Amino acid sequence: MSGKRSLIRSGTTVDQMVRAIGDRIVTGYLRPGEKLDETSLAARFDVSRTPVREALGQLSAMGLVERRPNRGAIVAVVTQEHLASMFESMAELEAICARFSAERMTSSERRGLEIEHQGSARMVQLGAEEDYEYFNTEFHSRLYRGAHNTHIHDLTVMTRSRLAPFRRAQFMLPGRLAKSWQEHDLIVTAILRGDGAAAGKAARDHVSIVSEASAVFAVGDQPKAASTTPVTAD
Amino acid sequence: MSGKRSLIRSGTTVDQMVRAIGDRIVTGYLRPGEKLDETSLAARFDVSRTPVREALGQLSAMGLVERRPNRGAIVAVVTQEHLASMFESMAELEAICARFSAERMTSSERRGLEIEHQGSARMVQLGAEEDYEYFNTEFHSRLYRGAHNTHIHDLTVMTRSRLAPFRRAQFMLPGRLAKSWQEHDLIVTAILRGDGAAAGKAARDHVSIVSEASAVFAVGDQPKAASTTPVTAD
DNA sequence: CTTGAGGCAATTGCATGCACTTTTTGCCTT
DNA sequence: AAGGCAAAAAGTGCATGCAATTGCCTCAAG
Repeated sequence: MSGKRSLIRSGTTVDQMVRAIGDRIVTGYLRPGEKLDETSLAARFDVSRTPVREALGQLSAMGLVERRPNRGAIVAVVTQEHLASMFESMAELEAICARFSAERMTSSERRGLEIEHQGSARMVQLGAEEDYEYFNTEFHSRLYRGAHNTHIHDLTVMTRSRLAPFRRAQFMLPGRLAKSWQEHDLIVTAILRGDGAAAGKAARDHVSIVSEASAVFAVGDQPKAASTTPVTAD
Repeated sequence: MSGKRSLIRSGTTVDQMVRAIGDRIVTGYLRPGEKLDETSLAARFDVSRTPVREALGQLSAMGLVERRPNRGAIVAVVTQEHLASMFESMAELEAICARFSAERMTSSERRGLEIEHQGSARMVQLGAEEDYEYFNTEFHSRLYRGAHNTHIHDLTVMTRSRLAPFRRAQFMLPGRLAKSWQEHDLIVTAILRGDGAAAGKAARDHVSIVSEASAVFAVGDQPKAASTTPVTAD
């Protein structure tokens, strides 16, 4: 452990801890059920236990960690049932965003969406999963913003974060990339012609398919203990 | 410490603080923009600053309070725009719950919903706002639970909490009670016949109307400074 | 009278310490 | 040998203390 905390960005120490720990959960570096020891985390990030505690509290409020009184915190473990409910919610939230986007996006937003979407076609041809993932994220973010409703935006982003650990490997399924793009295309087309209902349906279907694709991995992922280090240590 | 903190219930001190402060915000006892001084709050509840700080952090993560680094915390102040976005989200969330309820409620849930709904008719006749409010809350909770989706349930309850301060006075509008019941009736009828689309639409319309009714008060409420009287009609 | 710099009081942010709860370990009993 | 109990170890929960930042007030200069 190095002495400085320059690894993490700006803000108060608590915010840094929230981001640091939250990121590790969202990226799957910390696995569901894994114990989050205050002392170890404090030592790991070279801060005292206080900001770590506060961070765990906030992450708990966000649903990313689970806190048992006097018994420590663990990375939130989601049951199959709860996972399904989150995916279903995600589908509905995306449907709302797509519907609103179809009705409300400015013409420059529409243009941006289409350009980026067309740009991502290239990644599909090249089979560049990593790059496509970037476009994919951006695509969905555009939908959330395009809804012009900050609260829906927040709810959606939040839900998406919590699902992130389970969506990780979806694009590794053969042919998933191209299918994803086609699904996006349906959404874009509907939005561009202002058809809210169709956009909503297309978005809902899209997420539902992702859900099924991810569930495969989620099941196999769940009971597995932490083995090798997926992401390199910092 | 002068031993008694019996005003508040069980759980850890932090949880008590979260509930205590959160309640005061949700019930409108603490007004948007009001300063939340750690020391005062700690003294007020006879605890140290630490649990108060943690509570403020969690409430901040929930969106109920706003935290400026090194500049203290205030009760989250919602702009008209954000308020509108929350009401709109609420309408969509309730629509989802109603739709799912229509499709998924067990027969005993359906029976319970109808019985309680019919029971509330009495409150309308008597013009008992307070009592009706209880039935109203219970009615909506049944919808949220009936959706059989814990995540949607959580999102909806959360959004509802954040809107609570602004819904407070809605039933004081003349005739609102009877109209509310009729709107509920539309929802119940649709659910009982399993018509998800109709239930969703009815629920969305219901919230939209509440939104408009509440907006009246919200506008007048917003710029007003904190005074001793919680809800005064001007 | 306005404006700006400097210092002071108040408040936040974090570290540390202590008490209490849970968990583990080792010994004793059956 | 297995089960249970007790004491110790570990870890959480809260309080307090101190450094750092902010905002305010004063006072002087223009």
